[in-house]
Amino acid sequence: MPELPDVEVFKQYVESTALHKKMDAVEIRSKDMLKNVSGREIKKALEGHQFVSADRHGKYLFLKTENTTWLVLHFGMTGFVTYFKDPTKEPAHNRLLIRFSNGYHLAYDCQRKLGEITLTEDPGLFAEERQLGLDALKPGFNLDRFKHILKNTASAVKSALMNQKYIAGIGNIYSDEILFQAGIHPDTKSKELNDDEIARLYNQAESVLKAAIEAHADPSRFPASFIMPHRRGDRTCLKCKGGIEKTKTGGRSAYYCPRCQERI
DNA sequence: ACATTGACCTGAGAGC
DNA sequence: TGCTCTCAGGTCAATG
Repeated sequence: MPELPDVEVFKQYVESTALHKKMDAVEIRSKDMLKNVSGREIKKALEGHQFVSADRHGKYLFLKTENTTWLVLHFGMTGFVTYFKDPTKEPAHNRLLIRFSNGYHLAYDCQRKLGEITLTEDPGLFAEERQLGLDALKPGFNLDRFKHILKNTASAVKSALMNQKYIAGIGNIYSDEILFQAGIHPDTKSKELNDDEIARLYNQAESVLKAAIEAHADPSRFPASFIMPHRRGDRTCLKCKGGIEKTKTGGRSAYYCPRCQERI
């Protein structure tokens, strides 16, 4: 779930549910998910306060309290947030539970514990410290920047797209989708791409991510042209009706259509 | 300095 | 059914 579009949807979800409500109690369910922070510090930063706004950089979600501290959430491969009233609705792998004074709860669930919970005083500084590149959908990220990145790395284009130091937000699923829409093979060396191919990738990165957000990052609502819902199951490319292949690129599984995404 | 690999953690699903 | 094996939408430290 949690690549840029998913986290953007989480952000919008929190904005529409959990802002401006007093937090009565915070329960840390998995201490091992806290990074550079103690449970006591988290509780102190949140209890008695309220969230007033949310922000996102790449795959990180930031929730600001009125006392200037931000709660930082990263979702690993399996994380999500959910807002609910009925205590029996608490998700199975809840790692952080916030009880609001209105009787509702916000849970951060992360089955595989590959995510992270921490605090920051400044999301911009946090992104710098973590050496995150520019967010793929935020101002500052442009074609020139993108071209510069791709021309200056020795890695496969899929790996470059997924490298959070270069561009923040794109992961395994959406890199496959962007490459498919641009008609480029995942193993193509970034350096070997020509200007036209780079422009296609750049434009597709933007439209794929935006379309996914539009569809609430819900695969069942994705545009029919997306390859993603066909990675498993029928494994059929909608463009050419041929079979979708699977390979390994940079240690991650990559799905692609060998006819529509010819290796250069 | 940069790119690639393995480790981290847990559970679901496939195959026997 | 129960066991084993593989894989999973991420990142970091160790390695080349």
